[in-house]
Amino acid sequence: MAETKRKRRDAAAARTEILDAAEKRLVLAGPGGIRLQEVAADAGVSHPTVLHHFGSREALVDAVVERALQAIHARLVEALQKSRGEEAELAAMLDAVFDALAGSGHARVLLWIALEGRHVTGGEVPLSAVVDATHALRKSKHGRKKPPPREDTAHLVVLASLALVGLPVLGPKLLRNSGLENDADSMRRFRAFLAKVILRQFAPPPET
Amino acid sequence: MAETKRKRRDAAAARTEILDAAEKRLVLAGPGGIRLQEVAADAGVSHPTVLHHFGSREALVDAVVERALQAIHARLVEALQKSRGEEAELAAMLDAVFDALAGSGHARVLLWIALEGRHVTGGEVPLSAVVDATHALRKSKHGRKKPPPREDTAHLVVLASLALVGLPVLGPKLLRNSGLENDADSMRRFRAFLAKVILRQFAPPPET
DNA sequence: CAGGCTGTTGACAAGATTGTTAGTAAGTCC
DNA sequence: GGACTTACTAACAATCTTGTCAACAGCCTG
Repeated sequence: MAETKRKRRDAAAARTEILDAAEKRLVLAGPGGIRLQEVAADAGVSHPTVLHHFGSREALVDAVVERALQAIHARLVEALQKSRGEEAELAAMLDAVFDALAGSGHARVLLWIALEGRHVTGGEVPLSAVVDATHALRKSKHGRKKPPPREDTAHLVVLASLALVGLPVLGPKLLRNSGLENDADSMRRFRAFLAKVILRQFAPPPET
Repeated sequence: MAETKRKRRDAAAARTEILDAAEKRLVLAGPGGIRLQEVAADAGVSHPTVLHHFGSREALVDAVVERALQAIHARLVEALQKSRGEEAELAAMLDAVFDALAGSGHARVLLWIALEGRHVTGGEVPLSAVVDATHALRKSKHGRKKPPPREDTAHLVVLASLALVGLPVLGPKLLRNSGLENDADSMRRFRAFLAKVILRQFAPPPET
């Protein structure tokens, strides 16, 4: 039972392992739910080691939040780049963004941070670029008719964002309360519906 | 400086005052952020008094969450009843629901509870009834064409729910990141856009 | 191998937080 | 007025959480 062997990593590896453990807690319980002892135990170190590498609990939380936001940013950019321009594949693009947000609990992280009102330094989601790209595509579909204002496209992107961020967290309960099933396929069908709604906005509006 | 006067309420009044104080913390910091001392100080009692009336911290949290959910339920039903059936006034109805969710921090409470995975006993939002009412209205607008499936209407209600719950929390950041303004009028315009999108789904789909 | 650098840890300290207990005081009923 | 109920509180206890400190232990360089 000799646990006397000390594992010695270099500083970078130790920080990574500790941040990995902290990120689990971040997804599960939010920034305010991160406990040094739990993070340390999960990382296989003692809690003073965590303080040695990060200085304080707050600094650890800042670091894990910043790393998570950068990871989210990278995942979203990747998902958006992969299926850019093919408006027929909008459903696939929404699925890719949804997977980026739901898979690793990233949607939960975004909501935790928004609720706790944490001041974030970097890694904002480049929604403005998405709006611009979408707006250019939309204008091309309108032909010679007068194009919709940019604000309209921005609203469309915001609506999709709200849906995709909220879906992993609120989706199960909302779908069940609406009388629908609650499995993964039900969420996929909702995303297909969202794609249909968005595409319909691309066409020129009906004359009233 | 004689603070020696003990204020003595009856049990119901004491519980109400304590729950009011606890609800402030619930909105601000979530169920996990409720502290007996803070709640007690805010309610003007000592913390053992809180335990006297509720038994334990967990019981207090359960009580305040249940009361908040019932209040949300009542506010939503009221908002939905007030503007029922007038599809031309859909924007007003969305505004009413938005006010019910944003005004008292109710949207924050719903998100806190969803994120913390708290098991809730009663007070589910009656989305199924909303879906049924919306679906009936939608079918009447379709005339003799074949009506859309009920699932489609349910998806529409879920989309509106995701937007209205997420808007008070994520709206400011999303609107700003999209290159829009961040004031109250910007949120109102987004809701008007949402109403437009929903109403467009009411019309029969264009032939493809 | 000697020495230093540094990752690592047990022990401790200080404060926060929940819960207990004994007793006080305000209101009610006889 | 006296007895009873109960809202209420101060003081304490137990546990948790963050942070400090001195010392230990790998690893590299001379």
